Amino acid sequence: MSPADVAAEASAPARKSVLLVDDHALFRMGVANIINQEKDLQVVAEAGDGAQAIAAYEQHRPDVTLLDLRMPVLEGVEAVRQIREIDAAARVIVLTTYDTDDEISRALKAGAKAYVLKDISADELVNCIRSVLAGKTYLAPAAAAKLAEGVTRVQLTPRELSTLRLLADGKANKEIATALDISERTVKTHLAHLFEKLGVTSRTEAIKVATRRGLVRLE
Amino acid sequence: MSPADVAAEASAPARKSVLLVDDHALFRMGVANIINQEKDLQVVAEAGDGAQAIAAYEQHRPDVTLLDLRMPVLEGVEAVRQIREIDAAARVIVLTTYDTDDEISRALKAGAKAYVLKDISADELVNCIRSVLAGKTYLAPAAAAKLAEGVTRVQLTPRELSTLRLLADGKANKEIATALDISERTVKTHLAHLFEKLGVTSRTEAIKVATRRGLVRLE
DNA sequence: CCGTGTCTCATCCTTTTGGACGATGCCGCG
DNA sequence: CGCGGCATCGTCCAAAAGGATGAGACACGG
Repeated sequence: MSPADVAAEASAPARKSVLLVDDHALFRMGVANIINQEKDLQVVAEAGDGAQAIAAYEQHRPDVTLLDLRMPVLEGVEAVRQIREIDAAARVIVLTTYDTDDEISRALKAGAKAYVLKDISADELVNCIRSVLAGKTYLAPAAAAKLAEGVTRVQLTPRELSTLRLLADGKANKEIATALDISERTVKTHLAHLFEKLGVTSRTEAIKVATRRGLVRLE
Repeated sequence: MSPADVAAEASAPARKSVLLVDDHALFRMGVANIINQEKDLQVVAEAGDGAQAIAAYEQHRPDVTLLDLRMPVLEGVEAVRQIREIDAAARVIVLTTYDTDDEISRALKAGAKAYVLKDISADELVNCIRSVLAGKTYLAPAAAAKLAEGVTRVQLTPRELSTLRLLADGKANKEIATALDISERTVKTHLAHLFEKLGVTSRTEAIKVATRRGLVRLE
């Protein structure tokens, strides 16, 4: 081994590669900057949506992937799932603004190793990345709390969820019935179960609770 | 004037000062980085909420202020208002994620000179800053469109807005009546006017439209 | 001082919603 | 094969919501 090689080895040990996925270029720059300041980390690729993320993952096989949920083209949770399909050992950190328990649990179920919020400090983010690289998981305190409270939460059936979505879209029972091609009576049944599970007694309340839990997304 | 002064003058002309306000430290870093790369711009202070923004503005009197709406402690539109109270010539750029027409028009009415979304590119952001420094205004295309379509939109009265908020919180007419200390009949009147103005026929639809317009905020 | 807008309340009536019973068929799992 | 969960549909009924129409009080600006 030549002295030059030794020097290179000493001054630039293999950096862990990072893939950065977020639809806001400004935000990516900030995070990339923070990460690249660390001697042992380096951003090797960026992506602006889920589809790009998959492509970038296949090409670069990064040691760790940071990604936002709520992206155009291909949503975050699905992106996590597909990345883990490509590489079951993939380490994905979800870095997002929101912390509805539904999103948290779906992301973790899809195989994310960590869930942190964007209001995290730079130091904490780096800590989180190192933890995940070390094979650990990392949950933002707020996320952990949301998850804990929701452990016992009931699951909605597919039909109930469809009904809920249409409800939140402002549809009347009759319209929901038409949309799902079932009788208005059945819509009422789904709604009754829905109300029961959400712990509410009216549709407006249902919208509120469902939104809070991340089951539906308005706007 | 000494040669050193001349050199200083030549190599470092007065940079325009920028105040950066956003509750996400990671995001601030990204934007600060971009701005500081420009020879004629420099971030002189940062703030993580509206109250800090006011304090920082008073202390530094920046040439331009970039701020997010939706911040803890003191909300963005109100921060803009207070900054313009301190200094009627203040140039404030709203840099945010959302573009409901309500937020846009309120921000501009409060005195913001520009409204841009966070998915803007670094180049465009710098362009925007320079435009505002040159005394122009700058509207994101999406924002301009939203604003245009809303020009003719009707205003809600204070009572109607209160009713709407309670409605979106899942309250029944009777509960709204109690909360506002009026008869249920009057609630219905407010609702009827509300529906008329929003162009809807049911409370769930009203929630949807109002959310889209930024009149209420769920979650 | 008169109109305009806002807030308030009323009655009458129809439609929608939500609750309380019940019931059938299907499918997967132990 | 039986049992539980899911989806489907029924009737009956009470409460809530929404539409039509009208009207009094009050404030504010032209």
